[in-house]
Amino acid sequence: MSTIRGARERARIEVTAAIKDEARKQLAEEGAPKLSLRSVARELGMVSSALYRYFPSRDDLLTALIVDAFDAIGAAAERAAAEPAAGERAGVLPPAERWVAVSCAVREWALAHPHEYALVYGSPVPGYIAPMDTVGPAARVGLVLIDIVRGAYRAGELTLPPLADELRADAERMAAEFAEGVPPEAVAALVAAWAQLFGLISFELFGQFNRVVEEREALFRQSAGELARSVGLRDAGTD
Amino acid sequence: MSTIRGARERARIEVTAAIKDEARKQLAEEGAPKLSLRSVARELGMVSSALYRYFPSRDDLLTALIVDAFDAIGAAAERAAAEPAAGERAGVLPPAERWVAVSCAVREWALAHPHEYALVYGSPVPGYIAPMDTVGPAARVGLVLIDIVRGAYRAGELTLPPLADELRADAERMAAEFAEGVPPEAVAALVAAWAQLFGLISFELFGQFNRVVEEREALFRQSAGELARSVGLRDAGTD
DNA sequence: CAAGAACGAGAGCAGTGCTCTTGCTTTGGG
DNA sequence: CCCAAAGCAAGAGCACTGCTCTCGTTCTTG
Repeated sequence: MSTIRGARERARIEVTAAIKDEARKQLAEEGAPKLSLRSVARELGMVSSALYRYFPSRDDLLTALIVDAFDAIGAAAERAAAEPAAGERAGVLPPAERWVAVSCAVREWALAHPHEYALVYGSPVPGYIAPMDTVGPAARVGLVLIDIVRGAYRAGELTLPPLADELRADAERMAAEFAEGVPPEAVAALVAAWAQLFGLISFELFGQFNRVVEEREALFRQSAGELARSVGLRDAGTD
Repeated sequence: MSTIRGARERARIEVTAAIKDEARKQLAEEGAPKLSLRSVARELGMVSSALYRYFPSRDDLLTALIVDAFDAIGAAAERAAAEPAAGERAGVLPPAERWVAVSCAVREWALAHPHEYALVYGSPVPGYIAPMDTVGPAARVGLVLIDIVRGAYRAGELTLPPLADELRADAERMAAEFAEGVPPEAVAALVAAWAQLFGLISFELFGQFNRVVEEREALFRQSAGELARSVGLRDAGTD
């Protein structure tokens, strides 16, 4: 289905990509609120109304950028999960260290792309309802973390954290829905750790740590390690 | 210095308050991006240019709302910290439970005022530099948490968490600057827990938990308790 | 080859933040 | 008491935004 029928179709996907690229450029430079359809069109040498042939509204353009941003973050996380640390044998990195590596990869992507991060993990646009095609890409980081925990569980290296009774049913549902093979205790701790991870990144990126924390990377590393422990991954060096 | 000189001065503070009230109303209803000076002026029966006598720009109006929102969150946290739980004697609430109570108070305020929460803890306005008069109100929740930990430490009820070496110096600086009387180990864990707390709230509020977590209050309670433990507050029931 | 769909350009609408000028009212010093 | 100075509301206007509609042109396809 990826066969290109004619010149027109080819031009369409090219122009669509050019629009997204220019939009992403402006997003990275000035942030989402200052991204304007007209200036994108201007930069591309076309008139603003022509742009509506490719994106029915500004929100749809932003949605495309949101999907791309989620995909980029997810890809960064997956890369960090797959890549063995320098000088280590592939795949034998202890789960807790993999968890920290993934966390750091996400943080570094966020620091490198602050406006795109803010677009996906900052305040949502008030009237905006996330379309279905964002939920897949949005889940990728979470799935990477789930994979790490599942691997540790299968290897018998997971210490189950405690689980409040009111949470058990919900945790079992989550495990069945998107974290098969992970015990409910770990799933509940996992989603909490997932949110807390992004809390650390958001606070740093959104300026809440200004005049407060200086050694942000060290604090993040330590906290990410602590979060790994909280889901049951044993510290490196613990047999 | 709160003496009102004349009718003009009195009118000024009244109009200023009316503008802020109307702005807050629109903020609560439609969110920050849709808050327009013109519509505020319209609703107040004045012309838009007249509004500039009271707020030099839209950003300044938003800043005023930001300060108010920080103050409201801080006040909610302080109230929760002071109030003894129902049926308990004042002041004898264990620190870990006070921590959770404050956390829940912040979360409840956020759920009740999502747009105002997003304004202060969501994506910052790209060009925006937080004026000095926001840092005081912004610190209030943090100070409440610090107070709880300090109280526990003074009562000998604090189990010091581990502290990475690279963080020690920064933690000692922070302790000296705004957390006097709290050991550096706890300060480092505290700022991390502080960020993670808002990470949980933001994920819930900004829709990241949609289709993922259902029992959000239970998950939050459990996580807040876990965070209390992470800064060294002992679980209730532990002697 | 001709009907029809896709497309780019332009004008136009309603809305925005913000500035400037024009008069009116309140204030405070001589 | 009176009048200049300062504070204020109103209106017009500028440059910008997202978005719609129309009008020729170009490409695709039956």
